[in-house]
Amino acid sequence: MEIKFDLNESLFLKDPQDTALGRKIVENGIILIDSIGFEGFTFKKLAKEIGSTEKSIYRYFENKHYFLLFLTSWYWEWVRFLIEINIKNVDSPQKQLRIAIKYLVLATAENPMNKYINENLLHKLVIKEGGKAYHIYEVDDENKAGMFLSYKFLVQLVSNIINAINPKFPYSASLASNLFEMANNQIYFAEHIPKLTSLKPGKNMDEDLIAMLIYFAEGILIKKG
Amino acid sequence: MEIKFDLNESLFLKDPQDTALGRKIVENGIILIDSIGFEGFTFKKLAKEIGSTEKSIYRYFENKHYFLLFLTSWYWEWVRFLIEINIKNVDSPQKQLRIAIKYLVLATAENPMNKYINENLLHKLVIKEGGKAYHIYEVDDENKAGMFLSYKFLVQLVSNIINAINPKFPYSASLASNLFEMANNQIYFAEHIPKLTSLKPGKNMDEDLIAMLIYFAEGILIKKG
DNA sequence: TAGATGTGACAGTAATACTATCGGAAACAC
DNA sequence: GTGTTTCCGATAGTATTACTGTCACATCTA
Repeated sequence: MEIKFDLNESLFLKDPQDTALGRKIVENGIILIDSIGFEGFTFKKLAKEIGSTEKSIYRYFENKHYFLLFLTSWYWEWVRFLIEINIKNVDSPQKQLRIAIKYLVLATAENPMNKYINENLLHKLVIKEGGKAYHIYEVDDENKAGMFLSYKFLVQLVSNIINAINPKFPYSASLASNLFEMANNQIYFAEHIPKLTSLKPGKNMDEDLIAMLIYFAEGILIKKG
Repeated sequence: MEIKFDLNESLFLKDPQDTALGRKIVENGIILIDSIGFEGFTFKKLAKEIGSTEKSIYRYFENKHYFLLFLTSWYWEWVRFLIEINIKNVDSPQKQLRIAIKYLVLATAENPMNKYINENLLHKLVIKEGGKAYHIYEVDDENKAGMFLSYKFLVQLVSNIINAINPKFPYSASLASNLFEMANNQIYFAEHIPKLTSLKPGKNMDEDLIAMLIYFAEGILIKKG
């Protein structure tokens, strides 16, 4: 099974989801960035990996920054897809928020779909390198061109759930974006700079993180007493 | 007046705080990164700017990544310094946390100190580029070498205040690191991708952000009812 | 079957990210 | 006050990066 997302056309010169070579670039690009890091990653190395040429990859993406943006956008669309199908028949917005938090941490479907994109690896990649997609000099131009729409839609979705729980809460967008940023950050810290987090790497870390995010969100949103 | 911080020696080959050239590198490096972005920044361009040579800068820093690490570490030390002197004679940990939040957002002293480092510009730089200091392939080695100690100390300081407010709270380190990450992120979003935040750019944004962070932290820490 | 499109092969360029060597000035040692 | 480090600037050089351009061939499309 394959999923195709309609991503903003500014992200690519030619949609890699449409061709065999394009999918090969994406599939192996994720693997390569994961193994050598985004700074060390070049189109030349990726071309060698897939038995193609630098030039052929440049026909899909203007440069490696756009490639990263494509990958992160695909990822945000994927998380949004997971959340949307899983809250569909749930009425309580409080339950919806718990489901959203679960999927933004796990970013995986129960029945893993057999696609060219390895979502677990892509999640790892977004945790490590995702921030670089928008911490760039050209951020304002790229924002105008709609390059961050996938992230915005996702934040909007969670923001709406938050508003449904507590319509008077004045910081729904900030809480929503912070849940995503915090989830990825805390996982990164747990794995690399453990002094900066209360999480402990291990089997139950994902569950602990989900519990922590729910504790935070509900502590802020729901009045006790 | 000049402040010198004792930063981890792995951060530089020769402490730039000790020489006129070193201070010139730091002072103008901040200005140059702010104006062209970290990706576009090179030692060659900086050398031209200060009338020196590439090689002379390489005598202080192994590469531009270490230079960024030095700047962010200096910044974290500076914020810690501000928080420490301002909570000194405050007994209530709840008031201490409010003061800490204030200074991590403003990152400035009432009487600006006349130094070669422009703290406001440095703060802008950390908001934009700070994450790149530790989102790197070599993060584990650098963590072992103590390159992130300044950030850890700062998180520890705030984490201790949180523990004093609510000793049973199980996520003090995560809340502390999230306050820093969230503060910088929300400012960045407000300025560049406003759909991702509830803040509105303008005169009162800093005050609004301080209010929001206090709302979040106290909502989580302090039981109502 | 003619034409458009996609890919690989190859060449080439400016900039980047360094490393090496040398010589002069200043600071410091005795 | 002479010798010796230390520091800095000047110049040169290299491998890699981040592209751009051209051409030939295969394939798919009308």
